[in-house]
Amino acid sequence: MPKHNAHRLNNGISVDCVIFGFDFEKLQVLLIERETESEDQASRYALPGDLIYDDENLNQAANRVLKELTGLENIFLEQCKAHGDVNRTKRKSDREWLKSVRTEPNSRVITIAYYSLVNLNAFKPSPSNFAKSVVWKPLSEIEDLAFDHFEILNNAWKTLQTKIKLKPIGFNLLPEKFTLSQLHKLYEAILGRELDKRNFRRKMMKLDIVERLDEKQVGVPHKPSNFYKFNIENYQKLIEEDYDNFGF
Amino acid sequence: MPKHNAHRLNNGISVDCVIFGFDFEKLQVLLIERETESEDQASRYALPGDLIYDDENLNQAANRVLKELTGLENIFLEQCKAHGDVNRTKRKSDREWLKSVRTEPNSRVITIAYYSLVNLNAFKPSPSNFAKSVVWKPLSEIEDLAFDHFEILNNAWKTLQTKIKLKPIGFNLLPEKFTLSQLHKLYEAILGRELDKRNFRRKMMKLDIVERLDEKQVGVPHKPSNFYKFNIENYQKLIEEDYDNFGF
DNA sequence: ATTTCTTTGTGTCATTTTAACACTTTGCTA
DNA sequence: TAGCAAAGTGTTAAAATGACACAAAGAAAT
Repeated sequence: MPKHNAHRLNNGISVDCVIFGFDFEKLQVLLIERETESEDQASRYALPGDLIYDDENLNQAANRVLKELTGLENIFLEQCKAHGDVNRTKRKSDREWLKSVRTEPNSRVITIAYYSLVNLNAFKPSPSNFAKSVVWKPLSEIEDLAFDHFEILNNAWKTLQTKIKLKPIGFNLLPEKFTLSQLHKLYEAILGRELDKRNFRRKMMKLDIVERLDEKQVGVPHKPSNFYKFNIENYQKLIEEDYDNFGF
Repeated sequence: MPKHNAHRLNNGISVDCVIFGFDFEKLQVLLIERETESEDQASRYALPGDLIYDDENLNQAANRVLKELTGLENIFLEQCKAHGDVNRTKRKSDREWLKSVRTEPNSRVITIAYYSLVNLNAFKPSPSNFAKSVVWKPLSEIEDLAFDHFEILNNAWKTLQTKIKLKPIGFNLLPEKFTLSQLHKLYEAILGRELDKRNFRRKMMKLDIVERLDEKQVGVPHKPSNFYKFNIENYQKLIEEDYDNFGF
């Protein structure tokens, strides 16, 4: 969508996106970064987000933010929660930030949080009109964020943890071809606890939503792992019979 | 809260509440009713809701709506989803309705949906400033509602179905004392399918979140059922160890 | 070429959980 | 006292889970 100014902003509603990525080791979150002398995360980093246009739906707004930032479309993106506390943008460092990006920095804004799962290696995030600088940060290293974004992030993570037990959405974080070890690590990263390797593999195989490819890792200094891909047809079949135990 | 006019309305954000009740037979939903010649549900019934005040949080607004309607406070009430489609209030019958209740009937409104679980016998719903007439309607008999409220309702129901498998929130729909048959029927009503009586009771007893009282039904023309109450301490213990398999 | 290193990949058993299924008991009513 | 209607109860087979250890593959180093 070209950035002509046919769209009128709605100054009371924004969307914020918690974009999760996975580097095969740990979960990462895509943040926008602001120039500031301050070292603390609350004044330096925020979730990507934007005011919605008055002629676009909430999902469209979230997809727009995601696309401007990542170039990606048709990506896993789900609403998690509306955050609307009266004082959610009232910290001093927040007010400064808002003055630099909003025409009405003092208006009350309710934000609709989304979370998205992306294959982190499939693109380079690019600056956009609401984000001069974009960075991946390990989830575990984030201790605070601007506004109420840290709360939003934690809520999104909890939502992800709950959801992955009901639907195998984690595949969205991986490339098309992946190894079972990568998938295993991913589940451990999301759930924040260790999972028995054999039990994990047994269940994945039994669910039959993962398909073995005729291809192995090359160049790794150890036994190469087989590649697999997600079997979406079998997954659909399970869903049709209301199966919802994808957890560990 | 007295209805002085210190509060300024935010004309872009509302909350709508899906208030579920249980009559020991089926799920009911509390709707507000409008005077109209039309027979169709879309022009007659809507979910209770209101614009938020500019100085109140989303949860406060939802609790306010709930309280004005039911007199109840400290009731189970959780956010389910924000609904913000551009055209969500654009049907002709909807426009008429809005003109009768809003000062700015044409402004775009995003609504934050909440769902609440109440003991339907514990109160008589009372009209309020946003609801001349209030009625309980069986969930199964609702085929449409004003605005996008039917979609909101169905989403809330699905949320309830998902949630009750993770947390035993259904107790909120029952009085303090209840029979296991009532609890059983409640789960069937929420999940929309039959559950084996013995398996249901076995699991409830094993979870140990239900406590047998020294009291039976009286005056029923059959074997009287024992009363039970929810054991919140044991429930907390389960939660602490991250137990989340309360489903059937 | 042999050894070493690192990660992959695999099976069993005991326990727990689930699903399917039918008859007796209780108290009221006729 | 016979009949009714819902409450309450147990077993068994199948499936799912959790705990646990060692051999195989390929690369790298010597």
